[in-house]
Amino acid sequence: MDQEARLDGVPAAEHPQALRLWLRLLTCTQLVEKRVRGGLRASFDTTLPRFDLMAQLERSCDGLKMNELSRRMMVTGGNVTGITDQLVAEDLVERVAVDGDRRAYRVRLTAKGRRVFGDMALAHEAWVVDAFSNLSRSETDTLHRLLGKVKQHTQAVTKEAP
Amino acid sequence: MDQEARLDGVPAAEHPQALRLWLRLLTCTQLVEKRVRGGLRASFDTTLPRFDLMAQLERSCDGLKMNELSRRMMVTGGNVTGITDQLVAEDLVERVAVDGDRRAYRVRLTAKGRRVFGDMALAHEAWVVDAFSNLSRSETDTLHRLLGKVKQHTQAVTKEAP
DNA sequence: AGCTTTTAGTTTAGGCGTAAACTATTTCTT
DNA sequence: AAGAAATAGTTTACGCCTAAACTAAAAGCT
Repeated sequence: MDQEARLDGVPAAEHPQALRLWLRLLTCTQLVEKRVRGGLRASFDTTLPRFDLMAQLERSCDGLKMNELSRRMMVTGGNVTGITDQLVAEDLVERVAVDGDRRAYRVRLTAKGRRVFGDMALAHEAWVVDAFSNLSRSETDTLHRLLGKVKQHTQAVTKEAP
Repeated sequence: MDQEARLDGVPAAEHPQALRLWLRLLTCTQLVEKRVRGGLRASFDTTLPRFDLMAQLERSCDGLKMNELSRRMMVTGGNVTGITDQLVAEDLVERVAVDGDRRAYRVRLTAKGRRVFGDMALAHEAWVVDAFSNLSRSETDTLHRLLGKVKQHTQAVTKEAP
């Protein structure tokens, strides 16, 4: 019993296919997200946003500036400030001055942060792989491709009317 | 530049297809959700959770009990309490006693709530249809079907280990 | 009846997320 | 060089969301 439930028994014409698709997309995302959040909490006593921030940093040795983090995570700057503060307090990331610009700095993983993130990433990957494990390779590819179209279109529209 | 960005240039083997698919699913959902939230805010000065709650009520004339709302919306009971309180304050929904059980009540739309929701639902539908408008009918169906498999599997797994 | 357990809903403390206002620095313009 | 405009990041106020503790009523048990 979930969001889609309210469409049960309603003639298709009354609720366009797009609406059904959207509710299903939302439900899927929420289901997978709940599993990941639960796992991070149970196994590592951390949260998805903290994991996400660290994931963004993992591949850039120099770290990222706040506005880059904000763009990539698709959240506001103020939000990134808060999450960063906590990770700094836990000694998982650090703020490094950028020379030539005294307003900005880079955020990067500490040694401890890299170690901890490695463990979390492994578990995270296993949960995600499991979530999609009943799709064949070609089904996965199809899903990826179709969602790509949605993403592209939505991003274009969002950009033209911000 | 979004969550998927950090995978750019990484060999596929290093990050399984499932992970790429998950990030794309997340990005799509967030993009559409942001558009809907923005629209509800700009056009109706309301929020997605309030809209969702009203949407759940729309099809049940008798209203729904709190725990039903909670299950359908996939959120905790405490959360539903808060949103309901606000909608009651705005005279969009009302709490009706259930006879035979003095603990429970049903939440249902007021006349004003039905009227307001009608307007919102129309706009909401247009935004969603637009978000998926560059998919053909068969692509939409495929997406719906594949997401159905993901949903079913994830729900099953979640149920067996809560 | 009297006791325990379950169920319905609320409250509390705390993290995530936003928009808008704010500070400090840099860059642009003249 | 001086002032205006843009940029980097933080703060504030508020809503959503959760888990856990709580109240009250119903159901089950003996």
